[in-house]
Amino acid sequence: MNDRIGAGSARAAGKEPTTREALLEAGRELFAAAGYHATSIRSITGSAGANLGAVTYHFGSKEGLYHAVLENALAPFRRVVRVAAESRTAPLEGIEAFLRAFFQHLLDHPELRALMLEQLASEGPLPEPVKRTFRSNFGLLRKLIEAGQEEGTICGGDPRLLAVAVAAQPAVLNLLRPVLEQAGGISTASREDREVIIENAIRFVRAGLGAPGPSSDREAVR
Amino acid sequence: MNDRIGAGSARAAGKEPTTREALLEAGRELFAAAGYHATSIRSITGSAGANLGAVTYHFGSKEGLYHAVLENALAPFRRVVRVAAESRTAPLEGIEAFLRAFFQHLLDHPELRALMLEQLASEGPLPEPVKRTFRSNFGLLRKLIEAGQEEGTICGGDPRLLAVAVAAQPAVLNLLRPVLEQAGGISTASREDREVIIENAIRFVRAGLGAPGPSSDREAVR
DNA sequence: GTCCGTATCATACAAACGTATGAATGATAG
DNA sequence: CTATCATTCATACGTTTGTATGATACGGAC
Repeated sequence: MNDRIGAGSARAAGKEPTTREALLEAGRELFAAAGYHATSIRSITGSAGANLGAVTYHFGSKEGLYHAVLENALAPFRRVVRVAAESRTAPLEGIEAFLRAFFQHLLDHPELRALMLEQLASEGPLPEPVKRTFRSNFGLLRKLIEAGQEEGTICGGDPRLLAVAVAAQPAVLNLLRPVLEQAGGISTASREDREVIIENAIRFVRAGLGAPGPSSDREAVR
Repeated sequence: MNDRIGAGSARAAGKEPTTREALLEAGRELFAAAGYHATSIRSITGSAGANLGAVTYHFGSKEGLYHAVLENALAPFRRVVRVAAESRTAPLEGIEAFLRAFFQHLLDHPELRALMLEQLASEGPLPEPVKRTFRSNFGLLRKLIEAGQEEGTICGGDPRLLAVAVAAQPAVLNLLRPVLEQAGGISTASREDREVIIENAIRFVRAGLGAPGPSSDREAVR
């Protein structure tokens, strides 16, 4: 059996995707749209233009495909956020870059939202790719905060809890986006909308970290 | 067909629950544990000690039971948060009470986490009870923030976005609790743990709102 | 040419699903 | 008592599910 996990993007290279790649793509979209249990192998193979047996052949089982989809979708997310967080030397700048990359990547890949949320909703232990992703992003943030605390530019307190408080901003803005739109009257449709939102989140975080940074303007009170 | 929606708690009154109530309770637990599609009517009626046909009889269909479960679980949540938010006159005190009630209620009713997350993960429109709950909680927070802005105790900015930033704290602390434990090393097991967490969130929010309130101590820098 | 491993295909199968049906049961009213 | 009603029950039906099976097609090695 062929067990390569990074199938690469044959489509971007102009070549037509292999059956394996088509299954990964169809699986990502359909799992995200309807959830694992509500998505049938038949709908996936149908959408991918593959035979019913293709999932079993290439991934062993429906669950095998699902895990491959998760890994394929989350690995780039980890990479993008890591690169951003490590692109600056000043901790607060790193945190800001982290927030922007986190926010932007989930915006560019809307399927990630449902894919991750479904896992968070289940009771059991998290799948390895999901756990790795959270661990990675969370660790980056914690280190940045600890560095800022040593430097004196970030207020005291448990760095893990501060990391949660910071990551909460892009997390809810993206993971709960449908709620914000349907029940909060907050649209993320236009680029201006999104810029206002991310700038607000960054300002809130800088203030919350006790760090009135350069891009923070909180003279406030209308 | 009997279509009462608030079945009340016969158990608390000492009487043994009716079939209808037993179905609601079993449905709440099982839907939360495994999700809607992965929970069968047979497992629900089995767990409730009822006949296979009981769900169809009392709720019309599996989906009917599901909606009744959602409404039954979310109505008290709305009520508790509303009472807390309106219990104080000072906006910042109201926000603090909101945060504590929000956090505490989700802690007391752990099934709500999975129940809500599954809905947030789906693509389609939110069920009415879920939408109502978010709208209610979100609206309370926005009004408190607007009042604080008029008063001059809360910094400027779009009150809706500030409300999201504030609500993000109890939301991730509870909705993403398994992640925080499994991938963030943050435990909410003991009462001390939880107190440190909620106090940290409140401090972060007060600072983020540009409002160094009475219970905020941000001289900072270790 | 033959051989062989990989991949695709149509089809079959048992299990589980949500729901429908009609008979039994039990309490209440006349 | 009988009649009535809501409820419970066992069972059956038609789908859909994930997976297994065995045949077929293709492509390079020799």
